[in-house]
Amino acid sequence: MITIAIAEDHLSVMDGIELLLRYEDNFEIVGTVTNGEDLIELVTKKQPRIVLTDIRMPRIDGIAATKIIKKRFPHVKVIALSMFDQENAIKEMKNAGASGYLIKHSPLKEILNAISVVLDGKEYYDAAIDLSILDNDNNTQQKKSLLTKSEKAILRLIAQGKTSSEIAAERFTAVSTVEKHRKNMIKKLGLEGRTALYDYAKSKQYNFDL
Amino acid sequence: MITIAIAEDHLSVMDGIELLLRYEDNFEIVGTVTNGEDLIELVTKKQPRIVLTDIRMPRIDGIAATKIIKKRFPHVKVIALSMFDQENAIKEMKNAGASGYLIKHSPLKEILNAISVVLDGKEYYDAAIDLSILDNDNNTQQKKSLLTKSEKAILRLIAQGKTSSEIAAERFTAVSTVEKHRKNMIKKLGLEGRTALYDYAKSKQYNFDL
DNA sequence: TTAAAAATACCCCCTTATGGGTATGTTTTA
DNA sequence: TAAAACATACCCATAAGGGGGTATTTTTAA
Repeated sequence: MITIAIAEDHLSVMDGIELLLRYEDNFEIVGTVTNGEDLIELVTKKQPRIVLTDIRMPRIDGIAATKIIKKRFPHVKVIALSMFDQENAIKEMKNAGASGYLIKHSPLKEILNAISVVLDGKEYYDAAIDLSILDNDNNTQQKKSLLTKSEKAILRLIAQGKTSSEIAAERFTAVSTVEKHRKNMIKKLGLEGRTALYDYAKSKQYNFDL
Repeated sequence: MITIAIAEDHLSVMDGIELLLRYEDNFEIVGTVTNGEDLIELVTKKQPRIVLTDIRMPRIDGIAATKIIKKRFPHVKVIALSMFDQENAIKEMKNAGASGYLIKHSPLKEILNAISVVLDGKEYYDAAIDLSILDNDNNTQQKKSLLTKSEKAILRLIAQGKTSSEIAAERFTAVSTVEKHRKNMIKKLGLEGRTALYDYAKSKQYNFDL
């Protein structure tokens, strides 16, 4: 029997997964939760073989929860579920110790494939995912994300619509420093256009590794 | 037999819905599509009693598709599905002729409730939705939107990240005119902050009455 | 313990956005 | 038809974003 814990705050997706697995007779869902905190508790209690977890969740997100779970229970295999195929999220999940990554745009049955592949000790990535980003990451696995700590912190504030002078005040640095970081990020990320950095910041706002 | 068409570009949600309905023996799914264009075609061919449609979809979004469907086939009941309980999206969907609104955070079984309520000629709104926003809209249904035609057109372009000079070029007007419209909109809408108008434009980008 | 990377801070210059004003036709609408 | 609303276009000014530098100090990693 393959025991599974599911963490997913979109109940419609959760229900779909449950319906799918209910008709597979070698699976047992040991519990379902809607946030990372509850997931950790559930895994601690039940120690399932597989954890399916969303990335965006209240309280503790899927990435942080995965790190904690893999640290305490390395034998538990974690498969990430996400609405998006965001590069950073995938890398972060891999670094957190996840064995697979599924995108919600994909058919539900992919989950069954993913589980069997992962139980086989291999990794499973959704077909939509550009694996090269992971290779790059493997080669330079120590290399953290493209952005530095300060840049990420500033990006977070940019996502909140703050101006450089507001950010500077908040960080006790010069406005010119914040502006410099903005320019560096734009260059690094290959962005252009007045709104591009703001858009990027918005799109990544749940995607920062804390 | 209750015939249903489903439009949803998140296949995992779609699959969940299909699994759910498959085990209800008075439902027949006449087709599933992942964009608004295909949905219109499907409804035209099969004329189902119920349409379940996502709001955000490629090509033609759920709101526009609903308008077209309700115009051509008023007897078809449309239920909206959304990731978000955004006020505007709900109003727009109601105005487009939808009979119900479901949020993906809710349990899948809600769909069954919604369908039966809607087939009964009533409206169904997810419990999470603040119904007062709909009342307000009904009371002041005649009140046209705050923005003028030109302003709305410009707002659409702003939502696409275009600068005033780009917009001016596209509209064959002076840059100063576009800037004037921006300022007027900011004043009218009571906005402030460098990103406020852009944010507003983005938030309304599915919300323009054509 | 050095070399590299990051964070800090400034320079120049230009475009863009916003806040305020005025003015002049054109459309709507009362 | 006359008043109100709209679209157009300019003036002034300031704040802000971004492209391109350089330089110093602090942190991190080989």
